[in-house]
Amino acid sequence: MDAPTRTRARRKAERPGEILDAAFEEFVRNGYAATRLEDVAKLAGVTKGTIYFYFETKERVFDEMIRHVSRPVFDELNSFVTTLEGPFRARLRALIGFLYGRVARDRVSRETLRFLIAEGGRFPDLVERQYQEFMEPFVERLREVVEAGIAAGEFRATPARNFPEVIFSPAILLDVWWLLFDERRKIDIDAFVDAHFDLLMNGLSGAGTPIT
Amino acid sequence: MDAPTRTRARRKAERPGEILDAAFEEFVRNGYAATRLEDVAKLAGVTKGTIYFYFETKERVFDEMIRHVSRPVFDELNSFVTTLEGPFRARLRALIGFLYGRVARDRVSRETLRFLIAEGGRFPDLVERQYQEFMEPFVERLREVVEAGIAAGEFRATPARNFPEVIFSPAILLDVWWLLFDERRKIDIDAFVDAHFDLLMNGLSGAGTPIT
Amino acid sequence: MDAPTRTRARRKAERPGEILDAAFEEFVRNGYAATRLEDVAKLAGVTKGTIYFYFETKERVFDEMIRHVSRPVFDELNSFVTTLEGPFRARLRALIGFLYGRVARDRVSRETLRFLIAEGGRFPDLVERQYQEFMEPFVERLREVVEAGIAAGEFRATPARNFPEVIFSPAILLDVWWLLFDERRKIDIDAFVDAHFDLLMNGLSGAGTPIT
Amino acid sequence: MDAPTRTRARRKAERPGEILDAAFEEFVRNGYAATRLEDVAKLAGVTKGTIYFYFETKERVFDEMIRHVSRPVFDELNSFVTTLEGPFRARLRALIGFLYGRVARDRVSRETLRFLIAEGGRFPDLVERQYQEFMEPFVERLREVVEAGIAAGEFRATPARNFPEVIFSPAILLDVWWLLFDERRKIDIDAFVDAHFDLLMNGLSGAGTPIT
DNA sequence: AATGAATGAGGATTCATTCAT
DNA sequence: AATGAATGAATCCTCATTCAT
Repeated sequence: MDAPTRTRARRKAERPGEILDAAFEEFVRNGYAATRLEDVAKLAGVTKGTIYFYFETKERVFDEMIRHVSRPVFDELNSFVTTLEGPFRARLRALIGFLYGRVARDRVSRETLRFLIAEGGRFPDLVERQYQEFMEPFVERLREVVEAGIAAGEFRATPARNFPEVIFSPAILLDVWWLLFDERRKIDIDAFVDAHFDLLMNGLSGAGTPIT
Repeated sequence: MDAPTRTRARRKAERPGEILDAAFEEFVRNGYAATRLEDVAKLAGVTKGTIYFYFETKERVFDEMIRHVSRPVFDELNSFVTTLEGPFRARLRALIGFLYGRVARDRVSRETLRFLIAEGGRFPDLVERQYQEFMEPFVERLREVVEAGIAAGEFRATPARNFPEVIFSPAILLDVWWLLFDERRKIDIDAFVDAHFDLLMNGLSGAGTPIT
Repeated sequence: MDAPTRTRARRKAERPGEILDAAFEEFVRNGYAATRLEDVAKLAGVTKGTIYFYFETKERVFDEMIRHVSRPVFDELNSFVTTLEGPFRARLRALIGFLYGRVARDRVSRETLRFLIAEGGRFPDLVERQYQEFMEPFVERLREVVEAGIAAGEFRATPARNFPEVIFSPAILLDVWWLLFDERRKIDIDAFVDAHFDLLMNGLSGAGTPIT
Repeated sequence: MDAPTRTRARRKAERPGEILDAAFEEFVRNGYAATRLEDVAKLAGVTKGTIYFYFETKERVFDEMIRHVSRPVFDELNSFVTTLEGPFRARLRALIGFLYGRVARDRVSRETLRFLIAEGGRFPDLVERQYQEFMEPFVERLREVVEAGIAAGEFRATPARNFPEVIFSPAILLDVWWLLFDERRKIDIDAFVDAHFDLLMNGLSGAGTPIT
């Protein structure tokens, strides 16, 4: 497992990934424009030339880095979705809980959102790709659960059925807070999540006359 | 009113503001690092040197630009807050409506959020300042309305009273969506807002037993 | 004598001198190229524009500054020379003592030498002028005293009569040391001067057979 | 031996030295502040970027340039010192003759002194280093010879034994003259040196009553 | 006389990219 | 595959100089 025991061939096969991992760290630290490929190389334990052997330009490094670090997230989402079962409110809770899991504990997911917001203008295709591969499936699963819950009489026929984003938005807010304040403004995440669910489940339940 | 008729003194008084307005546009277009002060100068109709006559460094231009474009928002929030009246649900709606107004229609507010997320690491003081001057007062007003509403029996004693952010989070999500997709994924804002309020008001009302 | 009592006219008459005094300080601190006229202005209590009212260019400021601060030195030398009297060795001692007085105690003379060495390439005329107005008269007086001393039998017919510089060179070395080490390598000046005179007077006196 | 036949590695090993040689020429011509690294690069046959590949800043280029051009002088002094022999007056003459050799014929030594005088304020460490590596050893050797000569009865017990600088100061003056007047005021160096030695040897010899 | 806003050429420094080895 | 020397365009910032007031 340590360097010496690795065959040269294995090392080679891992190079691109190591470079992209290093790139993630540097891009997180400085942002796209202020990151120097030389620093990425140093962190990856290679030289600048090696990066250019594997990637055409800095833009490509960034683009592939996002792809690289997002892959586990995709996989996790996909395998998670198949586990949904039980009452719809439980499924809803599980789905949103999954999102909090990413948001609250996964640095990669958080920083990816920052990248998309910060550099989206320069990489519109990347934003589109991320949306289609991650957010859209998630939103669709959520929509299905809500619709099924309404059909089953568990949920009210709320207009939020057309905007599932409304349902999980507190998790996104928590993410944004994190991106803004880092460690500086701590939030009690568990209590926050509880408050979210309390409000949500009450909002979705009951005869709830639409109130204006 | 055109350049030649303006006195030198009048022009001088306006220069910094003109430069900061131009800076806003260029920083929006390219981000902090990729913006060239020379382009800012060109857009402002002055030369590089003039910018450095008024501002010490590029960082200062950025910092003061944020201050400059945020001032109207501060003022608007302050004067808006004094107009709150009526039933608490109406006040709540007005408060959140104000936020949607910024988010949905005000490019400056949106892009300021992008700046804070993208460059917050480089300008932590700026993030802190923006929070204290804009978000914190807003959150406090919201908290007051919720508490008063609960005291008056209009709202449930929801745990969300401790996390007013949960209450307005859909507006932030809408903002993030905008930052990510710009014009590419249109959302029917009015319907979105209605969905938000429907869910919220139902969540806050009724005897609503906390449901897990 | 203090500012308020000065008439405006008097103040005006003194402006150029005040500017040149300030210029001396700044040029001493930073050297010619690294000195900013703006700092000179600030130190003189005027604005950049005022400097350009009195002087055409930065080069002229420098040139006139040297002239300005050297004037008292010229005057002193001229009036000093008329006081020479007594035995020739006393006159010689007085002349060289005068030089030590400048070198050891007069910051202006020291720094002027630095300017001439450092910027002589850019201001050859200035070097020439300083030589002709200060060093040449001094050397000539020295030569006269030596020649008269030889004629009177007080001194040997040393070949140094043709190179009076040899005679006072320790004073120049002291100056150079000062320019190099400032306060960092203190020399006991009085003892140094005594050593100089001891060696010099012995070298000039006696039947002293030229020894190789 | 010409560029094309040199291997890349060989060229690389020589690059820093070539750059520093070019830097010497440009710094001599313009002084520190007025020298553009781009001109240094051009003279060295490389581009700006190459200089920054080898040296961090302009200051470092200057500092290392001084080190670089001084090395041969150090070496020469060191090997020269070991050759001293014969009567002490001969040794003294040889030592001072060595100094004249540098001063009168070696442009590098002359211009280094100019650099130290002109830029010493900006590079105090450099002045200190040069003093310790070159002037101090020289002065020490001189002091030893003088003391030994006094002990042997060859020299008078002159107070100049405590200030060896007095003994070689005419060489420094010659150097300063050169820095000031370049080719414009020729001095017959051989005659100057003879005058120096005549005065010096007479000053050191004989029963020489201290004369005031 | 004096101000100080404005200019713009100039120079230090950075860094993505190339390519000979 | 990998290196790292070399390039040069790009950009921040400075400051002598000008000139309207």
